[in-house]
Amino acid sequence: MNNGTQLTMLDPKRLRSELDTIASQLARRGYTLDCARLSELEEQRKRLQVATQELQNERNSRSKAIGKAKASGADIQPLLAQVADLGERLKAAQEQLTALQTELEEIALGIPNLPHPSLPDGSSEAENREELRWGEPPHFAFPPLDHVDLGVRCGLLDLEAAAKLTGARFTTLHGPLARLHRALIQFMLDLHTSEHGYTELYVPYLVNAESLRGTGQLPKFAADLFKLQGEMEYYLIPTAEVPVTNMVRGEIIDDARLPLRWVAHTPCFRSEAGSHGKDTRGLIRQHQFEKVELVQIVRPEESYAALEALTGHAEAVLQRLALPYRKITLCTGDLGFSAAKTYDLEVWLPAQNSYREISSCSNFEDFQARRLQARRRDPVSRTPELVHTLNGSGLAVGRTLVAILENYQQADGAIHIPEALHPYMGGLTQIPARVTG
RNA sequence: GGAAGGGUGGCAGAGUGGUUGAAUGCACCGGUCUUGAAAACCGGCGAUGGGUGACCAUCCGUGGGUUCAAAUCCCACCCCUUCCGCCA
Repeated sequence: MNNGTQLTMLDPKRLRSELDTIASQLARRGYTLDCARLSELEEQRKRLQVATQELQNERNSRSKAIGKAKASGADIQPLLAQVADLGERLKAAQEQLTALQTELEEIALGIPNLPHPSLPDGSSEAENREELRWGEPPHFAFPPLDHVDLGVRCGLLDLEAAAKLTGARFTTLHGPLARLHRALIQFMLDLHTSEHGYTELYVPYLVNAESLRGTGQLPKFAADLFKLQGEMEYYLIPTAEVPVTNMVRGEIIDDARLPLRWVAHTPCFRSEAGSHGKDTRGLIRQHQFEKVELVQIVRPEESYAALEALTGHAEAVLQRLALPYRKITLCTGDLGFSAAKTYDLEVWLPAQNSYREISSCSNFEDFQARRLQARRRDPVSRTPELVHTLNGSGLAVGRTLVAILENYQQADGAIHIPEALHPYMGGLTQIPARVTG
């Protein structure tokens, strides 16, 4: 029987041999594993698989015997009669086994990753653990405006135009604001490539379903995606994570190439189904936004050090822009489906008087790598071994723009431009309160 | 869009119905030789799944089909290369 397609996301061996341990780890994140059903199906699977393989073995050896007999000129007819019903029995057994394996696979696909022991327990974002705060929220001698009011007042942000062109949750930017947006992208890419050791990648913005399965967006989260009409089954990427991480899909990577550090700027497209009424104002939650994404493919033993480093690289962007932020560790209940551990970076937004997510940095351990069949060849044992994958926003560009508008606003409505961006703004040091044109 | 060729192990590349999971070369690992290295020579070397284990099963782009038996024959699809046309 063919066991080639392995869509399991947790290690199937551990799922069998350490079922109770895994169940209790999953319980930490509020996921109930039906152990009784799983072990019952597993027992059936084992029985059926052994039976099927025995039949296959019989067919193979008998076919070989027929081949030999024919070669030696003996009469084959009696041998053929012996195998008459073998095909039928084998086919029936295979069909049963396939059905059972499909059922087991569907269950396995719905099981999220195991949370890392260092995570705080919790059922919602309220239990997330704050690790640090950086920078001082600015004090204003006037009531600070939010980014929409600021942008509109400058005459550089036109959400109504975007609504006319497309619909809700899109935007148009003008003149220096559009340039500031572009400057942020250039600045981030330059920082990560020249100082943090990442290689810049340009990738497709449309991907196939297989890539989305590889990183875990499909089959569970199809509703969050934009799918193209037509005979091409393509999707708009919800994040650069999808094309970039899928670079190593099906590869056995030479160990000397590791760790791989890639940075890519792409637009991201999200349907935001199920978030009606949430963040409806402004640029916080859009169907289309830009992001600079950091991706690392690393040796398993290095992945937690890599998570710290990668998070630091994202933090560096905020620090260079002098934007106050805090770093939190997601609790077990707030953790994404594929992640084992996630740090969120939240930037200070004066108008909301709170910190808002601007980056999410995760270690997926071998969860994505297993679906991707992304492996390295161990230099000692010479055998292939799953790599670990990580990614993080470095940063979400739209939200960074929001943060700059709000944190750098002046009493007259002008926006100072952070020093780190000056080289990218052609000498412009502030966006004036009123721009004509 | 038209025409032709091709997808086989980490890579290159044989193989067109039967002890072929797959020749050969490269790479890689172990050994001999050498002061050491290189070269040469000898040996080893695919992946996935099942079984405590001897072993067994599956995999030659993907999915179907024919057959006692398929990398090899048939059908559909995907991808790549080259040439022509068109085009940002």
